Amino acid sequence: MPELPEVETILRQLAAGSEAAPPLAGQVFSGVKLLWARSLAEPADPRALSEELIGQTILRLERRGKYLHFRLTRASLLIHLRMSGDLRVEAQSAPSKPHDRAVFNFESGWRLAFNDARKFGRVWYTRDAGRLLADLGPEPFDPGLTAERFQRMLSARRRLLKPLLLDQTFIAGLGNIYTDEALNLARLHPLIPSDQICLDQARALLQAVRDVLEDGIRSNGASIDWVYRGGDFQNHFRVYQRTGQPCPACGAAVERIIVGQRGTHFCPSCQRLPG
DNA sequence: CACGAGACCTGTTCGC
DNA sequence: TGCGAACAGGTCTCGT
Repeated sequence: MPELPEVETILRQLAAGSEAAPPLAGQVFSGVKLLWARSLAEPADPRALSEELIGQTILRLERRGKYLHFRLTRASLLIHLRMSGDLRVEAQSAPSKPHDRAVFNFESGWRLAFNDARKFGRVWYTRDAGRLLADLGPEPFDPGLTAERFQRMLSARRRLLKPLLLDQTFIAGLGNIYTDEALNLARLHPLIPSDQICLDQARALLQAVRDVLEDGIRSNGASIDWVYRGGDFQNHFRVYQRTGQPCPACGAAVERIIVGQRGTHFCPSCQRLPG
């Protein structure tokens, strides 16, 4: 379920807490249970994880791209939810759920459960979070990411727009939904080579990326299927999973093609391939 | 460097 | 009804 808006929504909920659960900051680890070994990417030895983690406090929660970053007393815990990951905070007395892969217990009696049906998600414990995040491209909302810089980034590569926007080393946080939505809003075909984008188009694309992500965050993300999260953005989709339905801008029927092995939705009328 | 295919996984939905 | 195929919000690695 997770692109930038979904990860941001989860982060905010974990940080704020609710009637049913406390904020995570301030919680002190008292134990870890790893239920699926490969969910732990680092350290290689899970025993080292519990030895190191126990006694440390969660100081603050951050997001970088699609990574959740918990800053601890002496290190960092990072979680990437990939396709089906989810996090719950609940009492340790609560029944566990199918597909729980890692459970972090706190001294307070609460716990954080990492649930992941498809087992693609990963957890890292490291003292060097910077190394893990080093290859990520800029945050879409980084004020330093100007239209001019974005246009230079696009022209420095020779890639198709859609796969390039999905590339986390180019820009961090976009996934299949928000890429399709942004390209439609910017009226750009997913197969345009990135070095053919002029400054005005780059400006429009950057604005569209920010608009759809902001919309997504405002809607608490998108909840498409059984990987549910309580978001509402699926009701704002312009093209994603709307094959055959009218483009909101011009009314032409949305088409679906495959680009880089990903389902890709676009309006054949608004989003023309030049030449 | 860019691209496509395959791998990693399970669950749901679609078509016959 | 049943069963296999297709598909899913992501990323990594390998071969060309």
